[in-house]
Amino acid sequence: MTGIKDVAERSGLSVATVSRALSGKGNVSPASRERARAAAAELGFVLSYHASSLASGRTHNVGLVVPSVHRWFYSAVIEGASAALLSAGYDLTLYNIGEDPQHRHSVFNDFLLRKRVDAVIAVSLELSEDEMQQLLAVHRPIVGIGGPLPGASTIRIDDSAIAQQATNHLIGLGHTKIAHMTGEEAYEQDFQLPGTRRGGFEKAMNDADCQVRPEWIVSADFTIEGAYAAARQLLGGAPERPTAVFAASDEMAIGTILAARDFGLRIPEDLSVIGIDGHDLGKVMGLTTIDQDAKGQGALAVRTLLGAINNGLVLEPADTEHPTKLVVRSSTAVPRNDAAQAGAAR
Amino acid sequence: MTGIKDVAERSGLSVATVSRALSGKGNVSPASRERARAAAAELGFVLSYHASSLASGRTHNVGLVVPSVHRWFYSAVIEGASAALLSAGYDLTLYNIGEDPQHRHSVFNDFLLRKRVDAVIAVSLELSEDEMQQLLAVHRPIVGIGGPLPGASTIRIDDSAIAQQATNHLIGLGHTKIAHMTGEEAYEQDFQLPGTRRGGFEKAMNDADCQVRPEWIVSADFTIEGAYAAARQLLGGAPERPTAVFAASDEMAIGTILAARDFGLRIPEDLSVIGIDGHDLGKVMGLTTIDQDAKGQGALAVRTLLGAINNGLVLEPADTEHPTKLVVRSSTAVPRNDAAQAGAAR
DNA sequence: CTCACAACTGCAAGCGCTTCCACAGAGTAC
DNA sequence: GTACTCTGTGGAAGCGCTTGCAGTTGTGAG
Repeated sequence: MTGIKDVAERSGLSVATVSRALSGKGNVSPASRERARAAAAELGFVLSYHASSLASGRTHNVGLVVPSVHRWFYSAVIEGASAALLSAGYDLTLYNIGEDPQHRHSVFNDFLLRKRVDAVIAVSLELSEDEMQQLLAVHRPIVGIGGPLPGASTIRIDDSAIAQQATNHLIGLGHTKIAHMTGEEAYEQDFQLPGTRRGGFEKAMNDADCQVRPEWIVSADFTIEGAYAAARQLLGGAPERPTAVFAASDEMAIGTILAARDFGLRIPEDLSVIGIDGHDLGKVMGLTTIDQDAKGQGALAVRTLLGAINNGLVLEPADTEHPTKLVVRSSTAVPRNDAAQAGAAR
Repeated sequence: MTGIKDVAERSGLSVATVSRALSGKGNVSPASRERARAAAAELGFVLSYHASSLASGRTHNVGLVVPSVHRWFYSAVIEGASAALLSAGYDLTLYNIGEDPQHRHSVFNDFLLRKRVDAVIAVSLELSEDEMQQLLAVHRPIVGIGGPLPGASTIRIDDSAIAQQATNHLIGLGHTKIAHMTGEEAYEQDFQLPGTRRGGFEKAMNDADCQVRPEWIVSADFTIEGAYAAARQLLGGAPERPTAVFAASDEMAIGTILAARDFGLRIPEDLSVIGIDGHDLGKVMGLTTIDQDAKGQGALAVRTLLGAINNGLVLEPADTEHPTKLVVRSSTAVPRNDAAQAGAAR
């Protein structure tokens, strides 16, 4: 294997100068810089990042901790972060916590402590006191995505506001009989997100003098499958059906649409559905949603961290609110007359 | 930061013995081993993997190269590999090639050469001569998933056979007017996969004396969205419609089902649809498919690599065929009478 | 012409581990 | 008794870089 020594020899420079030339730090004459570069290129030399890390303490590696990979939001964040890191020459180490509590434990108690990462991005993780301590003990910048991380910076959307916006979109169309699909209580891996969105829904409903019916608040696990099952319950048996559903995620909105179709309900004539996310499938399904640009959030997290690393600043715990956008498609419409009347007769 | 020296001091052993005790290599008396462990635990000591890697040449890190994260197959492989690596105490470095050719180039020409990984898993990547050279130059075990990688071991499914199996399932139900949705020519990131599956389809059709109609072979980009658009073309205008569609992936099968519904076609009464994959959504959609256990493939790749690493063997280039399973759900059925007759009247 | 100062450069001391080697002590076999 | 082998241990030499320090040059100012 060719090392920096070989490059030094070939270029007639010292190892120190070659190191400075290739890293761009310190003063090196343009001529030497060029000689070093040329020699490195000829030899096909690539820095050993281990040695470099050991000597400098900088790893050029960012850890990304996610609860799962296959759910849309996480995969989008991963893609956004990955692209940004790749461009910056950084590696991305993925820690997929998954369902296994053992995995979760070892990620926080071993993996992250191995001094392998320059920074950590934690996505939608409600961390225990202990876990947060472990994270902070690494003494690396941390950015959370998708919820508040006490003691760290976070990138998030205004869940309460967009929940109100989504609800108001339905109310604005004339709906009053609106159901809400929220996340399961147990699903508190995702911060208080379900609760916050539900709160926004209830506020909007109350503000508009619409009744919030407990039996029309159903919960699922944020997946299409789970929502499908829950929506069958909601739309199936009951004597009275809502005219619209606001789902706390696009995946759940899609599950709802699929279930509605099974009952022969037309979207949006018989049922309006709105979600939150900006899922790729939204276009195909004609889903009205609030796009939260998950990729952009991933990329922003990376920019924030790299900025902190490069400037050697400590990252002040601060919340950054990421913009969202209402995207109206064909899954929401004015309720049919009879339904609207039934609603008006409250 | 506490280092191995501190542990040595506290335990009254030498650094060398502590290192051996904690890594489990070399001869250490049970008593010393216990003393070292205890001291490490008390100090909350975690090995610096950089220093360890530099000294030993082993990184405890595996590189996973994927074309994208959000497509089902890749995210499933990632989850499978991630869980297996986590259990083994290995880090997973994710290289998401994405669309950007620049990224692809730097992954193969910089990132993988940094001597940071003990092994590489390449998923569904058709590598150029050059890229393969770069990969082999790393002198690490490599496993490919999803297609042949000249010079490396691969884990794959028998694409031709399962395509025939899927087609035969439809034929067995009485279908003769069968369309096939394949991958786009340009999509050769995925080995020759589309072509192979298409070959299997054609073979099965020919064997059963069913006519393969060129206009019923459509292609899409393996996504739900793309397939949806392609299926609208297929099912929309033409005077005669197929009674069944065999899609080369579940995502495309789902897109086809969504498009069919738009035209008021009932599944499976008016149209049978079968896919390949074992997508999570399959259950909700009632999709008949051939499950290829992508998670299992990811986990198997990891086991293969770790085996090679631990035994210090060079990994013989060998293909491992991963088993698949036909899962019959509600998206396929005997064609309706009129359709069957029309088919029989060929 | 001298001096201060900046721009370059090389030497060498690490970074925190692993592992080769040497050596002590305890068996085991003759 | 000698001559081994075998286990357990510590010393110390790196692994391949980065970077503080000091030395060498070149420059403009005094």
